[in-house]
Amino acid sequence: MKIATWNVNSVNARLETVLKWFQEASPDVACLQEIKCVDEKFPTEAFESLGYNVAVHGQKTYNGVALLSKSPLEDVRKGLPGDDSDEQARYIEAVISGPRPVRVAGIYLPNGNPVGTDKFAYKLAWMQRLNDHAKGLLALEEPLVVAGDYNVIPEASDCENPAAWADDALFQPQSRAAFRALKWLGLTDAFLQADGAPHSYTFWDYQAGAWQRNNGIRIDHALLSPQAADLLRGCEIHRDVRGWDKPSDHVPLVVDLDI
DNA sequence: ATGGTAGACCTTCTA
Repeated sequence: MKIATWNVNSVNARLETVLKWFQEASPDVACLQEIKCVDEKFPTEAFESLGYNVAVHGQKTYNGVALLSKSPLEDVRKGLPGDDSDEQARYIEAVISGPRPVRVAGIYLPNGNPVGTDKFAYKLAWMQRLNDHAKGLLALEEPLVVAGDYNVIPEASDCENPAAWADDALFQPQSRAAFRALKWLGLTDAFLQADGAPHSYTFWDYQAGAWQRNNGIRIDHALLSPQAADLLRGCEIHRDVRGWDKPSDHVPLVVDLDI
């Protein structure tokens, strides 16, 4: 079973590119982030015609996440628990039905820039809420995949020029510590476990020729419960997609589970 | 060198 995550940077502005990739890669499940539209504007029919069931947690202009699956989606949850006043659409979760059900959570973790503002505080608070929620999910002792745009560069080897990121929210010690705390709950980084090649990136900025210079960062991750990690066959970054016409600044990450 | 680009949307915010 192939489970993908991809920050598409507006699903409607990118629809042609996104559908092309879906036809080529044909993931069984996909988590999309930054769809940048409300539920009614999501191109549901286009994905249904490719054979997907669709769940959307949209928002006007910013954020927005979606979950697509060839198998039916059950037990859908929209929004990260822990703060009823949080109106940002950054979390969607469902159980992928089948002989071996898998729970998949799609996340769009807050960027948090600039450091020292309420945005950075929101990022850290959101990560604590994710940690609390993940604890509960891990207690179910099921195959679980928490995949998405984490907006965290875990290690210096996950970027090209660490000094350039020193003051960025994505590389702050607190952000990295919160990411480690998630892993310490018992979650496995699928890419490191399956491949682990340093300087493998999932994002290249649109600015300053970042793609041409390979000035990238690895910020899209898939964390696996022990029961999912036992099933891990592989994990690939679809790097070439960044070179397509009208690309997102992120590329898809695909986890393959033996299901 | 404090730039550069992209998307949503209405003047600037977010990334």
